[in-house]
Amino acid sequence: MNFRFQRRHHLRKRALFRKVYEEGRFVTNRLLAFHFLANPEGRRRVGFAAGKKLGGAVLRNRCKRRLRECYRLCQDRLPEGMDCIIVARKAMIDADWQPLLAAFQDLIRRGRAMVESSR
RNA sequence: UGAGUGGGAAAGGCGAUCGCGGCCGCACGCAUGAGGCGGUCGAGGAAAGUCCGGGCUCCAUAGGGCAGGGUGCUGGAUAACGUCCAGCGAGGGCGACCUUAGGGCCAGUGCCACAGAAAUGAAGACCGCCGGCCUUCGGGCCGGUAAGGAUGCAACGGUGCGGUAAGAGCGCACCAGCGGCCGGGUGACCGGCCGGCUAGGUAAACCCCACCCGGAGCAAGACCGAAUAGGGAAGGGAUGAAGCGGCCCGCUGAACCUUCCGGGUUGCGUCGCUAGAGCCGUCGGGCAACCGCCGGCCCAGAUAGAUGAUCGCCACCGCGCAAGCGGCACAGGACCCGGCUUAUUGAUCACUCACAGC
RNA sequence: UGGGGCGUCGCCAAGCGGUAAGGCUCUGGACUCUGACUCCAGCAUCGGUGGUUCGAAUCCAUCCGCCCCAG
Repeated sequence: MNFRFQRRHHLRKRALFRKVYEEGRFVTNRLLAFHFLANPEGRRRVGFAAGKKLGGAVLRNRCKRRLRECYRLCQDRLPEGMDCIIVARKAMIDADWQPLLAAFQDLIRRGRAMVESSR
C-alpha cells in the first residue's frame, strides 16, 4: 500500500479553492468540513484549509499537518477524479487523534455515497 | 523561615515505525512532468507586534534651498539608532535598588477654567491690623501695612530673632534662588568665598537653539516563456515628455506621455535567496557597552508554504498507600541584520529587609 | 509580507486641554377612556494601561480589537 503524499496532488490556486467552494458539494460534522468537485482532467487534487478563527500560525499549521496525516493514511478510500478540500473547524484544536481519524473517515464515507448516488 | 531587589543562562532527552522540504552522490529512464536508492541539513528567544535604526535594490553617482518630520543632561560604544554602557542632576523606597522626553519661558507669542482683591504688571487692600479725623457709639472717611485670615495646583522668597504705631530683606543667622570669582572634573556637575536683596508655572503649547533625516520598498528589482493586433478618439511634447512620490533649483535626457473606448494573456517559471556588521573558543585592551589578534565551524531557504502521527523508556510537576492517571508555557522563518516592546515556563546565582536560634 | 485608516451611550455621531453636544432606540412620568403624537426627566470607566499637566476624551508612549489596499 502507498502512504506517500506528493506535492503534485496538492490543490493550490486560490481560484481553484473558490471554484470548489462555490460549485462543489460538501458534508460536515463537528470537527471538519469536506468539499468536493469533479476534476475535469480526472485527476485527484486535495487542499487543506484552516482559517484565522482557529488561532495563530502554530495552531493553524498543526491542524493542516494532522489533516494531511489523516489523508495520507486513508487516501485510497477517497473518491477518484475529484478536487477535494478539507476544512478544519474550531473543535478540532482540542480533538484527540482517534476521534479525529474517525471523523475524517466518516466524512469520506458520506462524501463517497453522495458521489455514487448522483451517478 | 518569610517578604523583596537585581543579573546571566535554559527552553526536556533517547529510541522504533510510517511520512515531509532543500542540497550532494549513484544507477535507471529520456516523449515530458517526474520517480528509485544512499548520505546530509532542516524554525525562535521572542521567529510575534511592526515601534525605531541600517544593509540591499531601483529612482542622479543621492546634489542645494524651503517646507515637513525626528531626537533632546554629559561622556563614550556602534554601520546606525529613539538602542546600549559609564556617569551627573532630580524624584521614590527602611534597604538591596528603581524611575527619569532631564536643552531654552530675562528672543517673542499664547494659555493658567472655577474660586479669589489680585494669576504676571513690580499690579493689587475683601476680612483683619495700625494711625489720624468724624460719630447719631452701630460705625463711616482718609492714609499706612502683604505679618495673619480667606481662594486656589500655584499669591511676589522660607524659618527664627531683632525691629516697628502696625508692618515689611528694614537688619542679622541659616536655607532656596540669581550673579561673579576661585578650586576639582574631558564634561553634565560638585565644593568654597563674595555680592546685590528676589525675577510664578506651562515648551509630551506655538516656538527658539543644537544635531539628524532624499523617496520608495524583495509584491524592491532583473530575466525567460506563453498569449494577442498592439487598435480607435481627444489633449500635451527640444517653447523640454519622463525620472521626481509637497514646492523651487539643479541633473539626466527622449519620442513618447496622459485620459477615455475596445481587445487579450498570465507559468507546480528562473534569478534576487542566503557566508553574514555570522557563530564558537583562547589571549589582549577597556570600569563597561564594545573592540582587536589568532584558531576552528558552515548553521532553514519553503511558495496553499516543509518538523507530523502512533508507541516505548527516562527526567520534571500534581493527585494517590500502591498499581497508575493527568500535566509539561508562549509560540512557526518568508530578503537579511542591530535594538525596543509585548506574550510566557520551571530552575539558578548574588544581594536587601524582618523575625527566631547559635 | 508590506502599506494605510478607525475605536466616544444599544445604533449614528459632534467635541480636540477646563462640567462629554445632538438625533434614533430604551426606561419612567405628564397629557388621553386607551394607544399614537407631543412635552418633561433618566441612561457614558470616551478600547485598555502608564506618563506629561493644577487638570487629559483631547498631548505623548505602549498594548488590544476592527476595517481597507497591493498577489
